[in-house]
Amino acid sequence: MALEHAILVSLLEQPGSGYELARRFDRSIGRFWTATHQQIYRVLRRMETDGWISVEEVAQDGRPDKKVYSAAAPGRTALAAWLREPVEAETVRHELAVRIRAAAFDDPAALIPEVERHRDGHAALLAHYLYGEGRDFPAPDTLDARQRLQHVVLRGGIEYERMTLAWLDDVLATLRELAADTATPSSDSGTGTAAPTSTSTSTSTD
Amino acid sequence: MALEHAILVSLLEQPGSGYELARRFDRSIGRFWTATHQQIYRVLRRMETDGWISVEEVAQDGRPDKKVYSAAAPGRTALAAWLREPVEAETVRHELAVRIRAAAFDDPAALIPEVERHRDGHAALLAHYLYGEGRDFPAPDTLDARQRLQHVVLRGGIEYERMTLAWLDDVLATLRELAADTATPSSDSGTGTAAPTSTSTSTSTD
DNA sequence: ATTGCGTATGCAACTCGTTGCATAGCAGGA
DNA sequence: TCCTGCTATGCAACGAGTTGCATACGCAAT
Repeated sequence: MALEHAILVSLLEQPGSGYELARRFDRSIGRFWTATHQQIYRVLRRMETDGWISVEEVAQDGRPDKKVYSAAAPGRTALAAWLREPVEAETVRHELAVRIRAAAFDDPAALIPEVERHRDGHAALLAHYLYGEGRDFPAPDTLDARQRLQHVVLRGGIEYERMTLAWLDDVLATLRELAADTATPSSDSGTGTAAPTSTSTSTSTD
Repeated sequence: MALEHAILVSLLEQPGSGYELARRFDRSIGRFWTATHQQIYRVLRRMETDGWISVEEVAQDGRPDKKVYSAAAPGRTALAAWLREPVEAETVRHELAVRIRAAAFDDPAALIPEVERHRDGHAALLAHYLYGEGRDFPAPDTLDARQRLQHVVLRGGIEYERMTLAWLDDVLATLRELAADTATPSSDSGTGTAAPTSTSTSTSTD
């Protein structure tokens, strides 16, 4: 489990309340580790009883009190130990890829709107990343260790989005070709939702 | 939930037993949707009671009987409906990115071996994909709809691995620079595991 | 003979993650 | 004035995913 560690890193970068953490997980950190406020509150309590973090109740002017957490020494120690552990194999959940293969057994054109929506989302995120890079790292040669590490993670996000965007265009081109193929030539089987020829012995691709 | 649908696609591509599916999820399909045999067996039973798939008990020569599942008509209908639903936002769990940012609060050099291991794994996977592409799609212009969709998913995997490989090299270069920086110049703070300067006000990057 | 491995399925218990709801005060607009 | 929305925390229930173990057959090697 790495949620503890993600929270710890976030608190080391900047102490904050559960609510503030939840918002960070909707923004910067959430790009590579998602979590809901429920998970965060639950884990924060556990981390506090384990002594990884310390709390300070802060009364605010016009809003509810908040509990501001900061990383404690045992948390740092745990983080250092974690850094030396083997990286867990990433569990991939790439729904779009499943859908694309699923499209072979239905109408490929039906998928196009969703892929387009997805594509636009990635394009927007890429633009957002690039804007953030220009703003936060205007002079890449004058950064301290922390900023350089943040920057290399951001570069990863940028490259991921670039790659995804190019791939989604490839997917869209393929889907559109297939839609054109099944629409124009000899009236194949009749019904619009009909499956393509499903007799070929599976290509394995493993 | 898309595990049902991933299983359905796999069964449409080729009927099989729970065990066979589990192996496919360790191989081709597992590249974009992971599942253990436990999940698969559980979901298969549910899908069967829902009528999405049909079973046939097959006695084998020198091994235990197996239940061979195949997709049924209601399953196809459900898949077609699913294809038209909005794509769920991918929940990202990128542990390495968390670790890289964590490295700022510990010794960046400590991360290098794990990143190298990770890098080599991705390099091997890329080679495997490229081999599979050459074997299964030697003539990309003569493919049917199903193969073209499988191919575009594979291209996504290839581009992902290429991008990841390049990024991990970037990460390694950054980590090595930081390791060299903290090792050679003016004896900064003393202990090797000491944290870098942690006073800068957080760059947001959101 | 026994051990270990691969096929094949499954139970039980657990943790992780999600969803819906509740509270509670304040700010701003219809 | 009422309603919506934001800050801030939390409970309860559920569903998804993981881990450990159990069973049972046959094959091959020690």
